[in-house]
Amino acid sequence: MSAPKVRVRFAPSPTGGLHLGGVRTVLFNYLFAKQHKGDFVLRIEDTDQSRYVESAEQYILDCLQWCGLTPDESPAVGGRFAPYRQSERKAIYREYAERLVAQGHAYYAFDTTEELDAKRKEIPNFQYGQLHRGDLRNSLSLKTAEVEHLLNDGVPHVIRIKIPEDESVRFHDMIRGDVSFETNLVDDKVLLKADGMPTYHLAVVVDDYLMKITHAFRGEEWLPSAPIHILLWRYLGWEADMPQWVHLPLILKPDGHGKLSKRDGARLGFPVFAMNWFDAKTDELTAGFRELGFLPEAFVNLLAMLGWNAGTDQEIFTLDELIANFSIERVSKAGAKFDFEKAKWYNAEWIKKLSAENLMPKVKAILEGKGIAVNADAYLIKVIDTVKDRCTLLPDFYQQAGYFFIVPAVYDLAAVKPKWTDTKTDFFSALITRFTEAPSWEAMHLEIEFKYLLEETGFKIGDVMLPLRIMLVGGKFGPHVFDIAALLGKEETINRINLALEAFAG
RNA sequence: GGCCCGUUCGUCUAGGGGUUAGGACGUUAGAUUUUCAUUCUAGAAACAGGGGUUCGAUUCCCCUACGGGCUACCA
Repeated sequence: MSAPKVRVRFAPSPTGGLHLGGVRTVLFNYLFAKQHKGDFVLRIEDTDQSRYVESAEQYILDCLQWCGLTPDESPAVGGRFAPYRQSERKAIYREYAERLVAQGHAYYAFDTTEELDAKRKEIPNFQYGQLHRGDLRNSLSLKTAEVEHLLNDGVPHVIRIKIPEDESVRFHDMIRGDVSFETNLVDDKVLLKADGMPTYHLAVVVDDYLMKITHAFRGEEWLPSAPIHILLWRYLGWEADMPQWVHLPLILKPDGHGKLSKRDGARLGFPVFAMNWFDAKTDELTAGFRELGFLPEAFVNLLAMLGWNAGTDQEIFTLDELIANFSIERVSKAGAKFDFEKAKWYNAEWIKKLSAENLMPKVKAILEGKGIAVNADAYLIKVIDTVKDRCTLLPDFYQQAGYFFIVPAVYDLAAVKPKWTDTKTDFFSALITRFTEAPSWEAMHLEIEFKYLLEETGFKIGDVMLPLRIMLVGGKFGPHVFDIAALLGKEETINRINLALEAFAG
């Protein structure tokens, strides 16, 4: 018997932006699938019509594409097991729910939300389960004739799983090892809602079975409901095909406590979503890593290292390296607090690692977004090469590269004016002459010209170097001054010295 | 409250019955760069507590504490 082809799925509900933790779940799914030459499926769990947000599905697709974690099967590209939207599979679930009822593993329940709320208030630690199900309105407590009557009258009802008494449900989790729950403490969860839609519990089991999922990755918050799923696999007669469970540790708030949430991003000043998310209902824009200037390579890399490591000192990984090295055994059990400082470090490393050619389109977009036209790509590439080591996020290229394209709008006058003298004006006038006559415009030669003039005039390098920098770039930043001048070219360099001289004199 | 999962520097983590408990981010100091950053060097910084088991426990077991998750006709 050969092992079945590895098939994994990411099954988000389209209710809003895609969270860091969600992307990491995708990533671990993807890495595992690709390592085993398996399939990665995207299934949209849109069974909650009240929380459904129309643009969310496309947004999720876009996020995955940006990250380079493209699904093999999805609502967008289809696949052998289509449809991949649970709302379009609605009819399938009822059949299985009814089968469970027929087998005695589930039952109809007619209680209204109000009635249940009242029960919860009345009885502390109320559970819809063995203790109370006899006192409620369901096909277990009601007479058969009455149930039939209610059903025929179309009275709204749900189907609940009948959790057995005094059993212990044990299962193996690839990260946590053996886990067990007592059924007496598990309640009779709703399987099929009154609107005919399945709940997550039924849908995930049915679809994982039908879609031949072999490994079920999900966040640790699902661990407590795992016994329901195990029971369902068993009652539906599919236990032999049950996937391996992989409950991933959670990503936690960096400061206080608890799961990282959208609110934390706004509160602490860092993104939580992969890409910008606009909520049309509240008119609220939530920042994304992409728009903040993260490279997808860095984003994927930093997410991989949140809860996993290769067992070596290597921290910078390409996607292919992650695929080659990933292993579930090396995923940690404990939740990880998200550290934005480290996240930025990953991005800086990736900017350094990637070639200027590779970075060019993104930098160009940053500059153009700031109204700086880039006409020559070859020039931009040279510029990127000289400044990329000083950039952490993509927008840093605006400050670090912008002045290669436009004359500084403002000068750091506070750094020059207090020490400015007429003799300095003379020095720079002489420098213009020397530069004008310079036979070569290479950085090294410009520096030599500069130093000759220093000797002639008796200035110290410290007196005039900073002013020259500010003339060319506007402030105290950027690469070596003569590298800048060399790239700027003779005409532009001289032009900027002239312009600055006027500004400094005023 | 109940149930489940977890616990090594501030953070992400390596390690594992006998180690100077390693790396990275951040931080501190210094070098380089007469800008800023990069880079380099050095430093501070951790096994939650209590019981066992053992010649020996941070590592194995138990308890406690703490943290987290779940406890919806949401996923």
